[in-house]
Order: sequence, then C-alpha cells, then structure tokens
Amino acid sequence: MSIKALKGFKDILPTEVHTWQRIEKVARDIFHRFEFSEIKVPILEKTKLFSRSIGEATDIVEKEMYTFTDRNGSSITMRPEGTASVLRAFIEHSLHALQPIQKLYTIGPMFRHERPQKGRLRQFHQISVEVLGTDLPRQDAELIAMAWLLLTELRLTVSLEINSLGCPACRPEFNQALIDFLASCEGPLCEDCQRRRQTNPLRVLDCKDENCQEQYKAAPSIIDHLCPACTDHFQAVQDGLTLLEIPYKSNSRMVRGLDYYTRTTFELVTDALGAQSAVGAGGRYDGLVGQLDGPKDMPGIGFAMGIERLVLLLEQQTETSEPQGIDIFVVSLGTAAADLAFKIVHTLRKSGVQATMDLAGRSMKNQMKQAGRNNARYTLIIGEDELTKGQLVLRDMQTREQEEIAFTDEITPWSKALAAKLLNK
RNA sequence: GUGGGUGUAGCUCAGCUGGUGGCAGCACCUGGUUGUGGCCCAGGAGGUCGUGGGUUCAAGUCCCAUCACUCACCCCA
Repeated sequence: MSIKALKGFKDILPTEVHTWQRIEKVARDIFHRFEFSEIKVPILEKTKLFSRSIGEATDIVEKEMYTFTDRNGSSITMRPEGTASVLRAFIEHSLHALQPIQKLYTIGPMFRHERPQKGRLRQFHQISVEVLGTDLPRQDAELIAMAWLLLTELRLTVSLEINSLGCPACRPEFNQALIDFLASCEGPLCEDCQRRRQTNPLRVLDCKDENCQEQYKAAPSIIDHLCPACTDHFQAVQDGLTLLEIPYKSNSRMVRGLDYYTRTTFELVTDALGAQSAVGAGGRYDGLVGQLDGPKDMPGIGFAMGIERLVLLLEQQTETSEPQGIDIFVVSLGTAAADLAFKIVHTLRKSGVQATMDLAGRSMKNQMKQAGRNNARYTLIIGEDELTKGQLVLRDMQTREQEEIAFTDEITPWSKALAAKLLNK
C-alpha cells in the first residue's frame, strides 16, 4: 500500500485550487478597502498561549490540539485557531503603539484533532480577522458588515445571527440564573445536557434534543440579564446593522465555544452544508489582550471563516467556471523545427505569453491533440515546409483559420512581435 | 471517543439465489488521416475485486476480523 495523506488532511488539487485563489483574492480586496493589513504568524506556538486564551475547559484545549514536546522539552502546539497567535504578535511587537486601532487579517491552516466529516478536517483553513483598540458598537457593526460583504461578493447566500454574551459584570449573574433554572427542570434532560449542566451551562441552550428544547422554553434569556452598558452596546450594534441594511436575526440561544468571547457574538450560517452550519463566526473579546499580558483594557473583536466550507458552498451555489486556456501551443516537426520552437516558446514566455510545446517529438496529430486539450487559442506550426519557405503557420483553434506569417532569422524580435500580436487579441 | 454507510481499472460504476473480472462510460495510447485538435470508427494498455483469515469442489459474492474512506453524534470555521 502506497503512502497516503493523514486522516483529515487533504490535498487541494489543481482542479479546485482556482476556487481557493478566488476566495482569497476577493477577501484580500475587500479587507484592504476596509483598511485592514495582512499579518502572517507562525503555525506553531507555545501550548500555554492557546490554553490561556481559548480556555482550559474547552473541547479544543482538552482533546483536540496537536500538542508535542519539542526537542528542548517544551510543550508546543499547532495552532487550532488564529486569534491567539495574532494577539500574541500584536502584544509582542507593541503594535498598539503604531496606531491606536489595529485592523489585521491572516489566512492559513489551522489544526484540530477531531473526527473528520463534511466540511470539517483536521487541517483546515481560515480567514481570520481582528480589530484591536476599540469597543465602539459601530466597530462591531462595521466588522460584521465586512464579513457580510465578503459573502455577498462571493455570491453566497447565508443568514446572519447575532447575540450578546454580556460582560464580566453581568454574565456571572446570568450563569447562576441558568444553573438555578436547570436544577429546577423536572423532566429528564438528554445525557449531553446532564453533562453540560456541569461543564458549560450556556451550551445547553443550543441542544438539538426536542425534549430538552421543550423544557428550555422557560429558560432565562441572556438578553434579559444584560447590564445596562451591555444592553446599550447590543442595541447600538443592531442599529448599525439596520443602517447598513444588513439582515440579521437576534438569537439569544446562540453560544460560542471559546471562553474568551464577551458581548457581541455572531454566526454566518447556511443549511446547505449538512451538519456544519457555520461558514463564519466571531465575536468581541474585550478581556483577552489583558489576559495574555498585553495592555490592560485593550478591547478587540474578530471573526473567522472556514475556507473549506466556503469552497463547498461555492461548488454547489455557483456554476463552475471553465478552466482558462493557454495563449498558444507551438507545434514542431523535426529537430531543426524543435530547436526553433524551443527558443520561440521561451521568448514568448518572457514577453508575457502563456505558451507551451511538446518536448517529446511526437506526431503532429498528437501535438494538435495536446493543443486542443490545453485549450490553446492558437497553434504555431513549424515543419520542414515552413522552414524552407520561411513562412510559419498560425492557426486559430476556434475558427480553424490559418494564416502564414513570414519568419525572419531574428528570433527574439520576431517572437516579441508575435507576442504583442497575441496579447492584443 | 460513540454510531451508521461504503470499499471492483486513474475517475464514475455494473457484477442477480456463490460457477472464468466488465466489447460498461469518461480519461489515456495507437491507427483510420505519409503534416492539422474537438465528432466518428477500429484497436490497445490498464486490476493483489481494501487487507488477513474462515466456510465451500468453487468466494468480488457468504461469515469473522482488520484497515481506509464517508456521513452523523460530541464540538466547531
């Protein structure tokens, strides 16, 4: 048995890579319109960075991280998400000193040791976006609007759900109210909820069990327990979205899996991806920078989009585009012609033309076939007749029309003239 | 970690109650066309039937195990 890729690790093949490139291009373009800068951060970090930011008790930290002992004995981890690394870099290089507000994005692979399924891999890719240095609700609305615009420009249809998780002033109170409520539940809860009641009470709210949901109808809502400041903030975020005509749904049951979220959280969801409904999600994390020993009271908000999930959506929501053909295929017969073709092809390429040829000396028929397979717009035919006549044949592969063009011994200028002609058409 | 489904050519798949692996489609190569692609026709190449056991005169087919892939739970982008 030949060696195969690891479970949950996938090759992105040439046939699908153009979709990836398109997503990244549109994302970069939009982010730059919003004054974001790209930052590239390492894939490996000290384990402590993630356990401290994501939360010791989360599934990610407890059982999903690729954690190794380095040769010097220290514990290192392949990043399971992007925010922690970006914040580490932000703090380490004191980026807040350059500008009071930093807008950053990064694109790259993340790693989580989970069982793979549709839209979920062990190595997956995220577009990760962060805004540091402001807690204004308009910033939340602007960031969400940017995520929305990205999906719109990719022509994807998703829905937006938002919620507020409160702040250290009001969340504990709600948490207690929820725990009290769960203790008062009379009917049986599902096994998962029994467990969640202990580990993460918030999570019971998005349980899929119908019986549980029936009982939770009477559950306290986070929205009713927000402190005045959080209530105002959440209202202002919604007003901002309304001003920009972004359709959203307020969902007080929506919960996030990472501990660091405060106040605004949001998800961009679809029902077209099986069990994986979120193509993007994020939220505010006002205490996180301080928690990582950065400047105190440095607020932040961010989101991540799963590129694999975007690719899946694009494949089913839009028609696949034809692969682009090359400009010209140079057909040659005989060694003298092959030498000439070799030089012409290289000169054409230097001039910006997508040109290729057959190096194996195959039959003309075979070479024409290759040209067709490569979707070449033109073929240039060089055989013995053409060489003796000093007239090469240029064939338009769509119309099948052929024209003779006089060939001079000045290969470079001749090729450049041909290149100019091809690039003009 | 827990369940279900599926493993036959590079890809998509036939293969019935066990009886010689499919003129199957796509792709590939050669020829029909001594120098002209797509369409057509003819031919060719390509396989440890996921792997290992078992039952049987005989296993792609039945049984057991194992591995891989996949979907779902959990959780998440």
